[in-house]
Amino acid sequence: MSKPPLPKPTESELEILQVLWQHGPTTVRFVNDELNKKRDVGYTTTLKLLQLMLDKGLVLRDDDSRTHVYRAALREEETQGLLIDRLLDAAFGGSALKLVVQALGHQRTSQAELDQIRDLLNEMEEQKNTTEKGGTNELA
Amino acid sequence: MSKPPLPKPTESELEILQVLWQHGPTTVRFVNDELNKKRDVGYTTTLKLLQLMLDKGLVLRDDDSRTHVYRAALREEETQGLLIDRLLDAAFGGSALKLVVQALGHQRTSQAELDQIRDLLNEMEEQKNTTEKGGTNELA
DNA sequence: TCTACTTTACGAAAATATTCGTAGATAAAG
DNA sequence: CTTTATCTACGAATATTTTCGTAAAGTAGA
Repeated sequence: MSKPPLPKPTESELEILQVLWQHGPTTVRFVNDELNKKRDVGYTTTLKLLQLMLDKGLVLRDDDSRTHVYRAALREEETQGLLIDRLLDAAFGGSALKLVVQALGHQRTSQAELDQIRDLLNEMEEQKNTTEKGGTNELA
Repeated sequence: MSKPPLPKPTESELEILQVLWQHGPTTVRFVNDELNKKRDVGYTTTLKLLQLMLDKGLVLRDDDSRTHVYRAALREEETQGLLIDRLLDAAFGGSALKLVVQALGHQRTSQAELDQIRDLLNEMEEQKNTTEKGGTNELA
């Protein structure tokens, strides 16, 4: 059952992961260029970060060619789930409700987004009902 | 209008803030005892943290009596708002929707909580409709 | 008072996270 | 082939966060 807990990404590592998620597998150069759109980062800094992340298992890499290609080890949703758990525990006393209220109340949320959330709520209640009654269910 | 941005609390500082929010103004001793319900922390560690937080302006203290009494400088919701913003930017590419979806999907959320969220959605739409004059927003 | 206990202040070690310089290898350009 | 550019590896300096030991002073009880 080898499952080394997979350490939590730091702030800087998250920046990089976002680039990898959005763009897909890519090079140090590309990641560094992306980071530099927001702030100044040296090339070797980004390289080092990616190497550390490789050690931690946060990213994987293809080093067939001289210019290595990195990709995120976890899918965006998994990592986000971890972070939510962390924040929930760290600052919201475990209450998802409080978190949602803050997220919605604090940000400008469009009508379209509100609708999507409403749909999600419906789905979740549907889910609850069907599973409670013992039916096998499928996700859309 | 001097408003020194008020630095973001670290992980450890958040632990302490939670105690202060939940219990109200209290002593180092009490905070430390609370922390020790979850993990081992030395008394002077907690003391030092609170002193640093005082410097940062994260907490205030009453040192009339020898045993000082600390209290959170910001209300729980304000700090949570800051953290949400931070996480939103750091890991969700700014999408409150994604965050909410993750929070709801990943946690066990009770029916009562779902109802509350639905109410919140209704309120928000109500708000939107009354503040905006024409129906300028795209509908579902 | 004398002693044991509690508290604060302070300094600094230990642990983590971030940054970058330098060297050596490979590739590309001329 | 020679020069220039790019890339990786590695070590180490900085910065930040977390931890705790020690000293000094107040407090309470024997």
